Amino acid sequence: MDFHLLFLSCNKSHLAKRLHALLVVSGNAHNIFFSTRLVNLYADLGNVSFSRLAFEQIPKKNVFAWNSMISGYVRNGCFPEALDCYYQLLTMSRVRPDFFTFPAVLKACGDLVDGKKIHCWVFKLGLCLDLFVAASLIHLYSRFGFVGDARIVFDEIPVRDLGSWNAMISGFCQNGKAADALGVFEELRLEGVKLDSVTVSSILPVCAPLDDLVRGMLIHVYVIKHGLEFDVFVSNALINMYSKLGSLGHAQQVFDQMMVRDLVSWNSMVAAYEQNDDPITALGFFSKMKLNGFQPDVLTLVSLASIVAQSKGCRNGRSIHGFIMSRGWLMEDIFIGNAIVDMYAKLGSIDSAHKVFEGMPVKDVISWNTLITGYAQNGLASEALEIYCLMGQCKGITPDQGTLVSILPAYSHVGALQQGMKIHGRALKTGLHMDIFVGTCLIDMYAKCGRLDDAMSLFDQVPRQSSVPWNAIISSYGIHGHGEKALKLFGEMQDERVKPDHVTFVSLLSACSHAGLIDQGHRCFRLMLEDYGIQPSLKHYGCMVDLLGRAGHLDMACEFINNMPIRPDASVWGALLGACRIHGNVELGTFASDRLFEVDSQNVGYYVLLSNIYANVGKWEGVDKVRLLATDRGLKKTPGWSSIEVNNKVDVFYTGNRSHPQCEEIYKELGVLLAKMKSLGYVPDYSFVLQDVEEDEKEDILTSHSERLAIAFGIISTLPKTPLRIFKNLRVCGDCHNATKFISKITEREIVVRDSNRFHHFKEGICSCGDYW
DNA sequence: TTAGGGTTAG
Repeated sequence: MDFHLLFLSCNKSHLAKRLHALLVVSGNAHNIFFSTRLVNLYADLGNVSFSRLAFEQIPKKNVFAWNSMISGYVRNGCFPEALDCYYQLLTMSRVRPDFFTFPAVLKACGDLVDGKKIHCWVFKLGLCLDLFVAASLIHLYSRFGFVGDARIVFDEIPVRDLGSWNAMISGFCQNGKAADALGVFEELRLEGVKLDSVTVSSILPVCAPLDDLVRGMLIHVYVIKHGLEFDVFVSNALINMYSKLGSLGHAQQVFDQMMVRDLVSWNSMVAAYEQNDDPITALGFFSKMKLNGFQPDVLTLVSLASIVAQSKGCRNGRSIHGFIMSRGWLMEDIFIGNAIVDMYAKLGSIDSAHKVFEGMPVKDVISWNTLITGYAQNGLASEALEIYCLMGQCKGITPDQGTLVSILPAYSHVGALQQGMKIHGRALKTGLHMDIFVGTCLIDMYAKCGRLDDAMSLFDQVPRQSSVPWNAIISSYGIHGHGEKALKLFGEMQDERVKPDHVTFVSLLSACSHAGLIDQGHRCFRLMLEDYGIQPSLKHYGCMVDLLGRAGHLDMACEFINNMPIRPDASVWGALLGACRIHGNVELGTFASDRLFEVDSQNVGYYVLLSNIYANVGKWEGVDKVRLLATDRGLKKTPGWSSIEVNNKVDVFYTGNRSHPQCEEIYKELGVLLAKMKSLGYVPDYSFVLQDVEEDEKEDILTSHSERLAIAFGIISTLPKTPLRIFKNLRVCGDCHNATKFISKITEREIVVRDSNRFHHFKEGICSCGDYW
């Protein structure tokens, strides 16, 4: 009987069992050659327990048998069993492991302790120079992040084969060391060795982090020339390279030309469109993937969660969460948990995000960063700060670049300069201050906390080849009202050949708008389209309407809206409404608010704005009507609050609030100030009192506005002439603006008030933005 | 009869 042929034809577990029986019946069961083949056969068919049974039945196990059993476990992902088997080999048999044993055993190592122990054995047996063992050792050290040790093993190999080169390249690559990976790749090329599909699929992932599309394309040419494009790993790596570098067309082309596609190919296409902001096409690929018989895995779901977050589909979010729960993935995969936290946060359901976070069995630094960013981006800065504190108490979690990037905007938001500076100190200690994203957040933080000079000197230190820090510094000058300087910086950016993006133009247009630079704003808008081919988004249109409207060109603003090629959203109508408030145009304001409420009826700020317009001209029926409308829709006015940081502590004041421990002193100070202000010619402007009340009551209302409480608190809590920095969550009212001018003169203090819109610098009775607020 | 090195995510 030809057992050799029978072995070859067994492709199902039940056939293997029949063959097993046949071997027993024919008296060949104890033949070590056949029984070892049986061990391998069962393992290949995924039947580990029968593989073990066949192994146990071998009376005198030789090294072939042990190796087959160990590698059988490894091929089936049973790593602890493989290691056990290896230790049994060492302790219970007289067989010595050989260079066939170690590649499998090294793969089975669960941690570096196991790995080092086994490396010692390899060394004792003199097997370090075996190329297969060496490649496995390089892989092992890289897997646990010890790529330096991997390099030592690599350097000790006298004559390397392609396998060891490939192991080293992918080792660097998987540890985020793209440049080192490329260095090894270049050495390999110098040797003139022909690359194989493994080399190519290992090196392709470095192109994206190095932003090197040309290299990626050259490798693609090599692939075609050497017929490597039929390897599914190579094609998948090409798809990912192109997609990450923004060349979706090329990615699509590679996918279309593939003869055989696997789950990775489909996942890569879904992710490609999702990451290039085309959630609809991404979803299309997801459907086609299912039609082609592929079941989604964890990675598919990560992309789906991002798609849902992008397209704001709350209900889909719940069903994705449910699907993941039903598979139990949330319990075993930290990545998917983080993705769901991120998804809920982006959908604005921060409570659901927090709940998922709480339920995660293991949290890593990214889980914490995601939650902090979620709170910060939902406007809940103090909650974000609380989470950051909790994170600090959590053992084993060290804040990283992502943490600083998530926490700094929260400090900027509440104007906590001193605490933000602490983060700056931490960044300096860890060297993260030169990181482009941390550097940019620091620029933004200093600018938003009123330290424009510090922001500028930081800008001078960070790398500035990308648009990111430029956008931050241009926006900083913009919110401080220095439109000309913002434009000058934009000029420098062009001189340094840094390509502006859509964010640059939002910053520029809003800088022009705050400074009343109409012509320059128009010029920027044209430049964006004509020279840089950037299609204006709703944000750009909103800025233009703001620019025209703020300067009093209400007709031009309306005409601009009428000529828009896309449907105006709330930000565009909101800009027009804001302009109507400044220029007291009730009729157009009513029209703008009607359009506005059609597209967004839930933003309470717009109701307040409209109510202000009516109150300003004493149309109290209008005020009542708006109030009723807002109440009917279940909206409540956002309470106005101001904060000030004194001695490392942020104090928050609500309008009319009398619960502060130093409340009496504060109101006393305000009374003294009011008298002095009046003697200098201050006349309260009651048009900013939105309630229909008696005159004397109106004065009290103005005096207890939150920004004045914060200013008075600052005056009594700091040494004379100390500058005061106030943050207000809403817009500063016109009367407070005027009053602050007087206060800056009387107290000889510099007072900086940042409101939800811009900065106001008061010094010696003058505001840098004049009366134009 | 037994062995290494590869592609996707928050």
